[in-house]
Amino acid sequence: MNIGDVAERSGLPAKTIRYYEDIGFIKPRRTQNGYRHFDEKELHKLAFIGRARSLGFTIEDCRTLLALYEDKDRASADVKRIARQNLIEIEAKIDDLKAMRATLSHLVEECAGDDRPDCPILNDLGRL
Amino acid sequence: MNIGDVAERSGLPAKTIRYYEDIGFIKPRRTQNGYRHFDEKELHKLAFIGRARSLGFTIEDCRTLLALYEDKDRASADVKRIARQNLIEIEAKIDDLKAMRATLSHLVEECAGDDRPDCPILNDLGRL
DNA sequence: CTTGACCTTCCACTGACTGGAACCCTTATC
DNA sequence: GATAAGGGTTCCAGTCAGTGGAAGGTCAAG
Repeated sequence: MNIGDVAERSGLPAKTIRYYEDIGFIKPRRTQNGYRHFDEKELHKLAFIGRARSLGFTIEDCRTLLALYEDKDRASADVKRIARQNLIEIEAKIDDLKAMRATLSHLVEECAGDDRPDCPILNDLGRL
Repeated sequence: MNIGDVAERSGLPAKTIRYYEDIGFIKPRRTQNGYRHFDEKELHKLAFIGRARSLGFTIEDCRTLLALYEDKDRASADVKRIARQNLIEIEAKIDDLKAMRATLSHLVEECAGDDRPDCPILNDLGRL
């Protein structure tokens, strides 16, 4: 497979795949013309990373997860710990966003939204 | 006020305040020794930006909001539009995070979390 | 033979700061 | 007057995870 096929099948942009090679996630062989050649294993690895990233794992998390993924003797406890930590961070982000939403939607409701200059949103933002 | 005082009163790090000067949000005068000198108005502007940023507005949003804030003839409709757009984005982020949370917590529950090598989290991540 | 779709590398840029080095100014203390 | 602590200043580089674009090589179809 060329990079375009892998991009399509993994859902990652080609640019990103090249970037993942740069940072050492994959090491595709090259054909005689210099094109990257991917096998199924690399496709799987890329899908793995893409999925982990979309679940909010950082690149560094992915590095650890990938090592565990490839290490047949890994303990699932390690994986669970990382996933749980990630879950905690996701919860915190949700809470933050909910607080933002509460404040903002309150302000939006208060605001007349017409062409008068008085605006509670700005008034509130300007509060020290 | 020197930058340290403003940092304390606005809650923004001094580094960030210098950065905000760089990108043109504020233009504090300088005293003879080269120190930035801030007045109350600038303090308010910084507090405004800090609060807007903490509500998830981007720097560019802040630029628009500040212009509206300083324009006495502004229409509150403009502000409301920006705030509402922001609200939509916040909602979307919350939904994304909730989906992530659902997937991850499902995986965490499935995972034995002991030292056996079988791990549903990794198995799932490797799915194409 | 040319066109267009691929592929390559490399460099620069993004957002919104943050860290650090090297240096200047002020105030207090010895 | 020397010195040390705790401000302040500039500028450069790095963060994270890519993304955009230029310049050029390769391949298959018409």
